[in-house]
Amino acid sequence: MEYPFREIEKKWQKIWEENRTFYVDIEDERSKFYLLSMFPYPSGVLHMGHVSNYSIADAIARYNIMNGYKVLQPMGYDSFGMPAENYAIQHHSHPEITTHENIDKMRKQFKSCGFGYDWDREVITCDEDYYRWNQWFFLKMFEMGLVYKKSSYVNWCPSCQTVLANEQAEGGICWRCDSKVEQKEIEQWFIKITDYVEELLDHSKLGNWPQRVITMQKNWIGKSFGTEIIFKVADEEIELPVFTTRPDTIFGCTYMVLAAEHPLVEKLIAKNSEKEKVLQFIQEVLNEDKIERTAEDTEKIGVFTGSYAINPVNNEKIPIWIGNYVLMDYGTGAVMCVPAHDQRDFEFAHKYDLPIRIVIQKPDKSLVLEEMKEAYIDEGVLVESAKFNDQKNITAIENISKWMEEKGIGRRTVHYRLRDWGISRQRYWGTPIPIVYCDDCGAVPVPEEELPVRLPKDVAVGKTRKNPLLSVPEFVHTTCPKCGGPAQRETDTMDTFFDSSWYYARFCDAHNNNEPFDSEKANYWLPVDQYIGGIEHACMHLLYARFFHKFMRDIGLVNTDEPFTNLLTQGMVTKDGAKMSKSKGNIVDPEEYIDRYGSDTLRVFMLFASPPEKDVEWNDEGVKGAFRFLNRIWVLVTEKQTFLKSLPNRYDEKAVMPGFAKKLRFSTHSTIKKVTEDINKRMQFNTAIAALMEHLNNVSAFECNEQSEKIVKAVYYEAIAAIPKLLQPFAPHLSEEVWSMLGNQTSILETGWIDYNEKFLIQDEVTYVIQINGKLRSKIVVDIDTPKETVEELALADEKTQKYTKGKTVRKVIVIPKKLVNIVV
RNA sequence: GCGAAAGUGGCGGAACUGGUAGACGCGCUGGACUUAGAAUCCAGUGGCCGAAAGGUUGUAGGGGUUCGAAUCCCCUCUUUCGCACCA
Repeated sequence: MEYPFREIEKKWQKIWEENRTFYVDIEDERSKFYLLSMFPYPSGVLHMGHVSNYSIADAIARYNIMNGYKVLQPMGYDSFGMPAENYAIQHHSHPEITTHENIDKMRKQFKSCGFGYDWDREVITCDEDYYRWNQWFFLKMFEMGLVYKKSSYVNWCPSCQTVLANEQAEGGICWRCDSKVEQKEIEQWFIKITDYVEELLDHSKLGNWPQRVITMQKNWIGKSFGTEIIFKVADEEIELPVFTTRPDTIFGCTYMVLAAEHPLVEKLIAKNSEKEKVLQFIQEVLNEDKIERTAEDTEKIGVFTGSYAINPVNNEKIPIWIGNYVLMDYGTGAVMCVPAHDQRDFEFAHKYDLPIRIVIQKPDKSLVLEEMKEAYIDEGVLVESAKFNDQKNITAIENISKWMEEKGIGRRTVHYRLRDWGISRQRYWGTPIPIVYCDDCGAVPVPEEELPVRLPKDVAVGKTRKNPLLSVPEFVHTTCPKCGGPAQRETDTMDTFFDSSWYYARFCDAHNNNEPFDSEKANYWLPVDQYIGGIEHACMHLLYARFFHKFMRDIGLVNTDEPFTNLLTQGMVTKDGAKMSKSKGNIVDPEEYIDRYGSDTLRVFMLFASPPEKDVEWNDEGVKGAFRFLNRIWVLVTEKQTFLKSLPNRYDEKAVMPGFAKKLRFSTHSTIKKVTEDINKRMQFNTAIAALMEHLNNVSAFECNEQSEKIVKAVYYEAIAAIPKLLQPFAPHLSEEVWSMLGNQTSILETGWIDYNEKFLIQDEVTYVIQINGKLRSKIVVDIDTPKETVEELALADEKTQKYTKGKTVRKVIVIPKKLVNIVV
């Protein structure tokens, strides 16, 4: 028999919608719980990953509703960005059309899953009423001095005449035309996220966040204490500051290396007779992949600039090189090189025959230059370092820095790996950056009253690979807001991370046309109590959103410091051990399974297959297993419906009952306890469902009929009635149906969660495991409060124990209360 | 390469605080029902030896701490995620 999931699911979805079960407002007296899942990019098809993620969230939502909270669970679409543009090109359409079509499809699919969303708050980021506030925020940031323009390098395909994303330029080859990708320097808008770096480093105001996300963010921000040392270029008045965490090795610095992008490179190579060669080298380095460039096993290559610098501590003249292993993004783009004590420098010096000088000796002074096979990076004592000789290098770090500060050749500084947020994208499908370029006034922000700067719709997407906005004269040509003269609009659009940095706040007041959201409303709902999304967002999205929240706080829009109190990072859905993707051809379509088994089955499978933080391996047979479980519940209740309705729904707690009934009561109450704690303490649904399955097995094996004692009937009823309650978070439709079949009139969501009674969890006997030398040899069952000494005696007297202890001396006996006895012989 | 995690039967996983490894489910094997299949129900199921009782081995690999290690420490291997223009 197959339970009628199609009718059941449709029926309850309709009832929830009519009752407006999941629509919430501030006036409602229950306390708030804001539950948010990362919103999807609307590809048009619901992916298994979505179902998994949103099933986890919905389970938490429903559990909290039953525990008396009003749960705000909104849904929206992260609908700007490259995939939408590419999708439209492929389908010879326009992203405006395809995106909205896709959104409509996805909304329908979400509804068929029965997720408990407040649809009145739907947010679509590519709609004007949303992105206009991106522009508004940009202007506020501009006012606050958080926005600036600087040039930086982008992947450039010379044949397509377009900027490429890193993923489109893999291996240095353009994804479309296979041309070699170049690095091109262009002007871009940046946001000073680094102004908030210290606050972003402080995770103390967060609730329950995975430690690993915090660690990843800390490493990403990469705070390091060090010293900035100012080198001067020989015979020039040019200063070349370097940042180092190892000022103790400064006397061993024998050359310098600059990044190929370093702004002074041009000056330094001006007098070099082999200038052309150097320029060619620079071009080659620039076109290398950045990850490859810094990889330790990549060959370190370089070229001499022809210029020298002066080591400020000993006035030595040292050569200045350009190398592939130095990046402009970190520190000052110039490093002092100490080949004896840095592995990369060591390799580089050997390759180009540069001098190496030991300045840190092993405590036994055994380090010999000629015998060194690698750099010595451990602790030691300073040598050849003038007045710092014989100091431990750890102390010398401090002393040398102080001394350099006094001499004015260096200062202690803090450096961060975190860079400012580049938001410019040379693409069509994004929020236009509200800036106008005037020949006289320069870059002028668009006045607030003139927002939104509308993204023109009448654009031939895909005709050229260049940013289509460039070919819309009505958009580009405008007048300067300052002087009224002719001007051009900025054609760059914003990074889509901008959209997703504040959407959680928009959900609090999704249709406000006068401001991004009403402060009071946002302060009521925020912060998000539980945020759920993939670990891949650990550094970027989650940092941008934290930054944005602090910025919104500083302009008075919100009154909290952090946007997301608790965070759950869920795993992805895999098949054959790999992430589901089009290119691998291992995609499984959720809709097919919803049609075949219903959304309850799909949810139960997803939640049961693994704990939420881990990946879920797709398994067709496993889905059938989930269906079988739900079917068994339905059959059990349907077959006995009349009998069940006749059973007493209360019983005398003190009534004497037979052992088998006591056991069932234990099963009921321990299952309630297990499911409750697995949901609210551990957020582990697989074990909760396993416990429920076990309980169902116990109930199915239980014999109860018209002739049974009254107390037995009551215990049986209690055992069955607990099932729909505990099932609601995982299989909500069936849960409701079973609940109503038991004669209940209202939605189970309106009834409370179910409590267990500690009294019924107390057992009279306990099994002790007996180990001999740590190996399991026997078991004894004793009264629960048997004293330790008696347990020891009983264990030693045990027949099987005797077999192993005979003729041997018992050296030690360890008794762990209610668990085991270990006898060491 | 750097940063962060993970690795347990044929498979997904459980073991929460260092204390019975393999809960629960899938698969498989045998049986019941059936003309037959599907579905359902019952029993068994880490490997090896054994008819059984039982023994022995076993949590990626190697070493260590402990009465006792899947769990703690060190080393190695493998896989996954992120690395700033995918979202």
